[in-house]
This record gives sequence, structure tokens and C-alpha cells, in this order.
Amino acid sequence: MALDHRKKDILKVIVDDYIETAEPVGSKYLVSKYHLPVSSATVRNTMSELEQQGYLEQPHTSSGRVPSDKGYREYVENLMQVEWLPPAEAKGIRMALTEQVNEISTLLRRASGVLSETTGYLSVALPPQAQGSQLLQVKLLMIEPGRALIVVVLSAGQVKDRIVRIPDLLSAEDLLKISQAIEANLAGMKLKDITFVAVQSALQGTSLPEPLLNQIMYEAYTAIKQSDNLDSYLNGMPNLFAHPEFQDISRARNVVDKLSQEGLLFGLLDQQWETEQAARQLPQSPAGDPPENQTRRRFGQTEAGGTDCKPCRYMIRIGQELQSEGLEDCSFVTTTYTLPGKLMGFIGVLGPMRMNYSRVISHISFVRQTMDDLIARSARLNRDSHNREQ
Amino acid sequence: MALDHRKKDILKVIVDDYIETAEPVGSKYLVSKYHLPVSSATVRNTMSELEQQGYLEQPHTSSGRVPSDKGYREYVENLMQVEWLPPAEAKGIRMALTEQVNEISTLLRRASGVLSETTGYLSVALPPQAQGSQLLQVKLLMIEPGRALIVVVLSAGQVKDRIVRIPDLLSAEDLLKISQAIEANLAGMKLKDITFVAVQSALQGTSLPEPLLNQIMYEAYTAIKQSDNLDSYLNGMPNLFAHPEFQDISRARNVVDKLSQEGLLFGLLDQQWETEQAARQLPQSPAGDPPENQTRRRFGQTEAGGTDCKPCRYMIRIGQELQSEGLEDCSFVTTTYTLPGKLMGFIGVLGPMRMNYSRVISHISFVRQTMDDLIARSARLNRDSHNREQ
DNA sequence: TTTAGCACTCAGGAGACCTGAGTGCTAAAA
DNA sequence: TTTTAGCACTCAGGTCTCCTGAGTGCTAAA
Repeated sequence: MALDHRKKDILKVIVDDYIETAEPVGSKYLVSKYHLPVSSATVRNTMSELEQQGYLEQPHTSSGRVPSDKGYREYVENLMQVEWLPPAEAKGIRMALTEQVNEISTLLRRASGVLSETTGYLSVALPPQAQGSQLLQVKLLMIEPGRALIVVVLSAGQVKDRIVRIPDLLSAEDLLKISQAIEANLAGMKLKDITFVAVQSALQGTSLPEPLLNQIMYEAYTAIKQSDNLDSYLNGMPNLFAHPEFQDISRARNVVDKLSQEGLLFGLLDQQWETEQAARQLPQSPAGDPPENQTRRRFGQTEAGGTDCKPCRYMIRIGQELQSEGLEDCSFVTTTYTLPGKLMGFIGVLGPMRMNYSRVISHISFVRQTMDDLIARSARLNRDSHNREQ
Repeated sequence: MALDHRKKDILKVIVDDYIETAEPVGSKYLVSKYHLPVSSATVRNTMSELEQQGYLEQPHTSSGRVPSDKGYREYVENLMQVEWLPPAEAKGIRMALTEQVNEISTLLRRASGVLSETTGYLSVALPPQAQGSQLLQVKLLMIEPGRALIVVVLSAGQVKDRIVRIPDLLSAEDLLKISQAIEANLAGMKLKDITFVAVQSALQGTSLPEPLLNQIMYEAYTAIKQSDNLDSYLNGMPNLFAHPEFQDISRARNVVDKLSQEGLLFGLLDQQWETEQAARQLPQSPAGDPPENQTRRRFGQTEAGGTDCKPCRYMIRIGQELQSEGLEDCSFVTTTYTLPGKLMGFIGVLGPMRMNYSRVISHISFVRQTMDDLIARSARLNRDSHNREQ
């Protein structure tokens, strides 16, 4: 079932060309454009076999071939060459990401912006799955009698605030007591481990009358639990319209529709999350058969001339693999960035199936790498300064 | 130059019909569908005159007529009837907006969502222009040595936080001192009146060494000044694709492109803001000639059966009036909601020029009214509870 | 196993034709 | 003076036919 050398060569050239031109590619054209050392008849025979094996499709009898989902998958897994970023571009991206970033949300916004601009597709950046991060601080600030601001600070550098109603009788000192009690008992816990009962028992010690506590207890609990409900960033929607596959308005609409559904992206990325988790369980076994429709490849250091980028795991989902009606003509390349404490978040690029995978992968890998570097550096700085103080 | 009775009638019917069908309307069709008491020949003559006066256009010689920008303007100013919301729908909207709203941002998100769903167009909601609102509180929370969280609370119920670097040597107590000093000196000031020098002199009293102060002074100043940089909400992008005027991908793209440009919406709404300001300066003179391309109408209380809605000022910009390349085929209906302290924010609905103005106006007016009620009620509650305590 | 050659297919563009909804104009009727 | 009936005219858009050329599969020879 494996493809022989010629078939691989021809499949690669076909996909390359189709990515470039968006036109079905024919045998004669292929031979002349790429100076293949065989005749067009031979190419025709090979194409015919590739079609029988499911790597190519023919829009109609008398037209050239177009890659199928399977063809693209073979291409991204075994055939394509990832071009590395020219150093100048890499430097530009690094600078764009590095400038004045104190918060993870700023970093995500930048990352998404850079990705959509440099790839010409649509990009998303999602905050880390905060249920796994630790609660650092909870502050209650009196805004005016009856209303307070709850600020929740998580270990991943995420901050969430919300205004809540509180009993009119609670004073600023009461609020201070309450927040101190919560912090004393819950700080350091993982978000997912915090229960209502935990909050309840934390507040038991405050010697405040029960009725006053009840309302704020509930508010504090939901504020903490929902503190992972952070914004995601999506850029480059208009980019999609430039590609011929979306000239047909109904397809374009399908995609825009899907992307506007809040939950969808999270769902797609949850899939990856689960896969990642599973992968961590296993001892890194490069020999293990990867599941059919997931790509994980490792990049080595590049040779001189390229931009260095450590091994980097990404996932490519092509067409049907997205299992999402309306996105059959799209591909989605995603990767994860990591925060201290085993936290992960996602960045991804969505484009037509006919996307320039090589370009997207090199960019997303570099952005990911830069993000990881920045995050690690920032963590290191903090640790250092901490040590210095002691 | 004014239109006589028949011309008005016919223009109204044409626009009504075109809004409904999106097809150029012809004379014979018009007479039979609407049982006009004249013959098609008469209608033809009238149409011809309306075209000469610029209210109608003919896509090509042998087709029916289509309203021009001027035709739509005449329509929205003098011809259309605004249908009021059926009470059931009004109730639904009110409930959707009312539930669990403690923050202006939540209210805006809901308002935008409701508007896009009920009108079937695209909707936006922008936060109030915070430069006019007062600084209520500034808190500095230590996250870890070298990093702090600045929380800025404004009078309009807006909260903004950001993480900043601080000198490692600053302790939590120092931060408390600093925030107290800032609050003591600046609380109650309008955002636009706060200068760097003001922050500087506020911190003079803290007896902290100057070098430590410099950095945080700058951070605090920018945090305060940028605290009006709040999120806007945009919903219903996919709705636009359902309308025939956007079947042509290039137009759709233009619109999506425009709307993705961050500044655009603010620019469009700034225009309205200036107009509003100007209007407030003037003693409410209903006799004054309104500027050519702005609509301001007052609604009275509705009669029995309708939903009550206080007088409500809105602005309609049609096609060219938007002065925005790419939006020539769109109209934008906007209105302002008000917060205590003369603060205003915007909500708006953008759709094809051929939008159902009546429907949009009744919905946007009702949403605005409901928002104002909610905000006022919330303010009243707070004041009351405040008084009770004293 | 590869290639040259040939017959075959078929999307898509060009041109001819037709239809029908719609117009403007004119002359008669009100 | 205004309205209407009637008629000739226009033209977008659907349908039909034809043609072209890029592309194929198959076969027989190299």
C-alpha cells in the first residue's frame, strides 16, 4: 500500500502546484512546468493509480486532478518540505511579540494578529485552560455600599474581575476579612479542586453573621470558578474571502457561521487537548502508531541559515477530519504553548484545505516557540528576583 | 420641491416593497399588489418624475425602479411608519437584558446579542466614552515581587485591570501607600483631567525613594488613562450574508474588511457623539433646521397595545452618508444610551441599505430604553441603600 | 516499463434566439 | 388639465446550439 518513489514525487508536485494555482493539474502541464524526466503518458498512468488509491480526485472526466483529503494528509505527513522563516521575518515577529507584554492576554492578542497577517489566513489564540491553574489571590474591593469588585488572580498570569452585589451592611473591613479568609484557605489550590463547600468552610472562621455571608459566598464561588472564562482572539476573517474556494458565498457563510459559534473553537481544541494529555501519559514512544487522523511530527534544529526552533508538536486537521459541518473545505493547524505548571493554551491557523501548509507550520511553530520563550523568560525573571530578595 | 401626496404614497409603497422583496418594482405590479386607485400609466409618470428628482433609480432601461439614497432618506424621515414591538417580544427582550447584570460590559454584550438576533442584521455596542467619567478607585495588588496588578474603577461601573512591572523592592505595604495616595488626590476627577503631573504630585507625599516611584508612577498614569480602552461587542456578522446584496463576495468582503478595522466603528460613532454634544448646547429647538444628512426624530408614548417607549433620539446614516468606502450599500442606525454623569455610549445596527428601518428602529429604541431603565434603576438602588445607611 | 499516438470526453465560452416584464410616448377620455 | 389606454420599444436573462481545447484512457510499438 505504500507509495513508490515516483508516486510520491508526482503526488508532491501535484499538491504543491494545486496549492499554488488552485487549478486542477493535468499531466502534460505538469511535465512541462516541472521538467519531469518522464512523459505525460507515464504521469497519466501514475495519476490514475493515485486516484484509485484515493489520493487524488477528478472534478470531472476531462479535467486534471485535485488532491483528496487523503492526498493532503500524505502530503503533510511525508512529502512536504517545511521552509524555515527567513531570519528577517523571524526577527520582525519576535519583536512584535516581545514588546511590552506583561499579561498573557496581551501576548495572545499579538500572537493571533501576527499569525493572521503573516500567513494570510484566519488565526485564533485561546487562553490556557485555567481549570488546571492555581488560585493565587482573591481580592474584594468595595465600590459602593451594596456593590463590590471581586478580583481573582491565577497562577498563569490571568486576572479576572467582576462586579457583584453584596449585602448593603457589609463594610470594607468585612470584605477584607472575607478575602483574607478565602486566600488563607484556598490559595494554591487548583481551580478545578475548589468546591462550594471549600469556600463555605473558608468563611466559617470570619465571625460574620451567617445571612450576610451566604450571598457573598455564592458570588465568590462563581467568580472563582468562572475566572477561566477568558477572551479568545480571532483575527483575519477577511483574509479568507481572498481565496477562490470561498468565492462561493454559501461556503464563506458556512465558515463565518461556524466561527461565530462561541463553543466551536474550544471544542476543536479540546480534542487536541485530550490527545496531548494522552501523549503525555505514554512514555515518548516514537515507534507507536499514531492515530489515523492526527499528525505529530518533530522538527529538529534547523541547519545554518534557518531560524532555530526547538522540536515542536503540532496538529493538522484536514477537511472531514474537522468533523464539523461547514468546514469540510478547511484545514486547521494548531499547536500548544505552555505556561508554568503544566498549563497549556492553543494557537491555530484556519484556512482552505488548499492552504500553504509549509508556510503555516513554519510560522505557527515560530510563534509558539517565541511565546514559550517569552513566558519562560518572564517566569525565570520572577523567580530570580524572588530569590534575590530572600 | 416638496413631494405632493401621490408622489409620497407611491415612493413609500416602492420602498416598502423593495425592502420586502429586494426586486426592482414596476408600475403594473405595484398597482395590482397594492390596489392603487390609479392606473399603471399614472404610476409610470409619477415614477418618472420621482426619478428625475433623484428619489428613484433604474438599474437598466427596461426594469423597475429602486430607491436611491435620497429616496431612502425621504422614506425614513417622512414616510415610514414605525411598528412598535409586540408586547410579547418586548417582554422577551427585557428579560434577556435584565437577568444578572452587574456590569456595564455584560449589559453591552447582551444588548448587542439581542439586537442582532431580533433584527437579523449586524449589531454593535460600544462602552461609554470613559474620558468623561470619574476616577473612583485605584488599587495596587502585589502579585509577586516585581509584578503588580493595577485595578482602576470608574464611576460608570467600568473596571479595568492590567499587570505591570514594578521595582522588585516595593513591598505590598508600599503599594498600599501608593494607591491610597493616588486615590486621596485624584478620586473624583474626570479621566480627561488627570495629568501625569497630577499623579506625580499625588505620590510626592508617600516618602518613598524617588527612583522606586518613577517607574510605577508612569505605569499608574498609563493604566488610568487607558482604562477607557474597553471592549466593544459585535454580533451577527453571518446575518449579513443572508441578504441578496451581499451574495456578491466582493461586497461582502468589503464590509467584513471594514468592520474588522478596529477604529472604524469608533470613528463613525464619534461623529454621532459630536452631533449629540452640539444638540445639547442648543436649547431644544424643534424648529431648527436639522443638518441635511442626520435624522433625529422623537417618538411619543405609543397608544394602547404598543409597548411604551419614551422619546428616543437616533441617527440613521444611509449609504454614501457613511462616508466609508465599502459601506456604500449599507445603512447604520445608531442611538445612545446614557449613564449617570452625562456619560454616553452607543449601540447600533448595520445592515443593507434595503434594511427594514421600521423594525430596526423599534428594536433599537426599545433596547436603548431598557438599558437606560436598568442603568437608572441600578443607580437609584445604590443611592437609596447609601442613604439608608447614613 | 515507458512512450507515442489516437479517439474520446466534457466544462465553459460565444453566439443566436426568445420571452416577458417593464418602459416612454401619444392620443383619446374624463 | 389630468388620467388612461394602447402601442412600439428595450433589454436582462434563460435556453439552445456549437465549438474549442485541455485533459483523459487505451493500445501498440519502442
